[in-house]
Amino acid sequence: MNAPRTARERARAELTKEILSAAKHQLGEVGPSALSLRAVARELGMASSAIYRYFPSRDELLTALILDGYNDIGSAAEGADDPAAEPGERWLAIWRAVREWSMSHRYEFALLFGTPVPGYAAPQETATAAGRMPLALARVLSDAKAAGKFRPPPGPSCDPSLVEPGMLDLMPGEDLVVDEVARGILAWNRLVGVISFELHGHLNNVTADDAGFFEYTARMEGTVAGVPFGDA
Amino acid sequence: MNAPRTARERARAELTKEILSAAKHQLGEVGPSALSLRAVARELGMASSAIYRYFPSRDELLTALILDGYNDIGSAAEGADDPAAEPGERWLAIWRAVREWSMSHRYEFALLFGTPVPGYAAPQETATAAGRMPLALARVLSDAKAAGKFRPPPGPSCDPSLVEPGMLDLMPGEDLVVDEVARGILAWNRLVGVISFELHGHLNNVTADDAGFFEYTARMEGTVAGVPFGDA
DNA sequence: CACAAAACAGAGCGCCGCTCTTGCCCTGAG
DNA sequence: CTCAGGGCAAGAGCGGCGCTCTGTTTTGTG
Repeated sequence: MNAPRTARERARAELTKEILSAAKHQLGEVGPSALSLRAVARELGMASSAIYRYFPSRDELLTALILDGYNDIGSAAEGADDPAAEPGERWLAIWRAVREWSMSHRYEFALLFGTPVPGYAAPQETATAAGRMPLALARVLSDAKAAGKFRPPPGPSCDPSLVEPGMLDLMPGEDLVVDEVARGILAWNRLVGVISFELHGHLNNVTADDAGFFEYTARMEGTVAGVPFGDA
Repeated sequence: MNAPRTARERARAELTKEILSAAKHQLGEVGPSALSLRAVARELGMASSAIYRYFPSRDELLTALILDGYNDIGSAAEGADDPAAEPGERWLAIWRAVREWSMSHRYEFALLFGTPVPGYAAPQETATAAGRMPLALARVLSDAKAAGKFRPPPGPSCDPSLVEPGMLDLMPGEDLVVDEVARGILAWNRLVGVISFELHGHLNNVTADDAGFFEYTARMEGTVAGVPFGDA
């Protein structure tokens, strides 16, 4: 149904992909704010004005890249998750995969979680893609709960009015109560936050072993969220 | 000693301040990546080339703004801290003050903790300014420990090789051991991270009451760090 | 008062995002 | 097969950007 029917449409779809790929390649070197539409055009050997036949503005191109990035990092998280493994192992595997992706795609990570382009408002279509990575984390919590391997330590409780009601039943399996969802949100926030700190250099002269500290963070955050670790 | 001696130096120092102030004012509207040196010059009614007598490049201006921002947010944190109050109250007061500053200076916050300008490397001079805000948090922990009001819950331990040795004795009062320092680092990371999420819109359709969720986060993170709260 | 140094304005370079015009060529209807 | 219509690309151009270079004005001092 969405297969291109005419040769024109086929060529259009292909060139759109090529532009996105070139832009992605550019992102590997210069960072989102410096991503130049003209440079992308140069890389493809076309006039800069021709790009506008495919993306109405630079921001639209960035939005497409954001969508791509969310799906990439979501795939990395999902791909690292082995549902048959123990919750602690699953948790760590996802965290490591997300960090690894972020390290090797630092500018794409910046595009997703750094300063948004001024005036940019996340289109609703990106929401599902953006949710894939945190959902992978939530699945581990939900599965652990269903398997009776869920031990959230005591702590302040979260008033149900603080989180969106829809957040409570987006899991296909065992549902999480509001306190558990809140800690899941915090874990997602932590995963992004600690990688941001590392990438932005805020941990320079603070931590001595970034990978090791990340591992510690993953365990700590998992523990707070309720994931049991064998050695903890 | 650093008072300007000649009228010229006085004028130069004043104009430097004016440029910085105008740039700060610009930052209130457009965001770091869009901060235009020419616009700053226009606001001051001078030629854009004249700015270069005071700041050798746009990045140098941004660095000056970063230093200013770190001191601002550090002052906000320190100013909100009443050393005579209970640890829990101090903790919450600092968190609230930092959030409030960040909300009303969102672009300066982005400048400090968002995507760094490409190729920017934090000069060492900014380190002490950048440390003021987290140090305010650490002081609460240290004081609480000295007063016997320090109750860090169990959790994974942090290997001493993971944090910089200097981090262990930068407190004038009661020293913190590595596990406590590690949790302090995480609390600092959380404070920045949760504000980033809120400012960047990642909590849209996730939390329903951002201020309330922040309050919950502050309590949760304080609890993990070892701060006792009366009602928790 | 004369003079060197500091400050400044303006033009200009190459880059940017974006628009408009021009012409090509593929497509599908007559 | 012919031929108009439309998708398409290229180029010039607009205003703005960071930054530099060149003269001119201002300023403090011997």
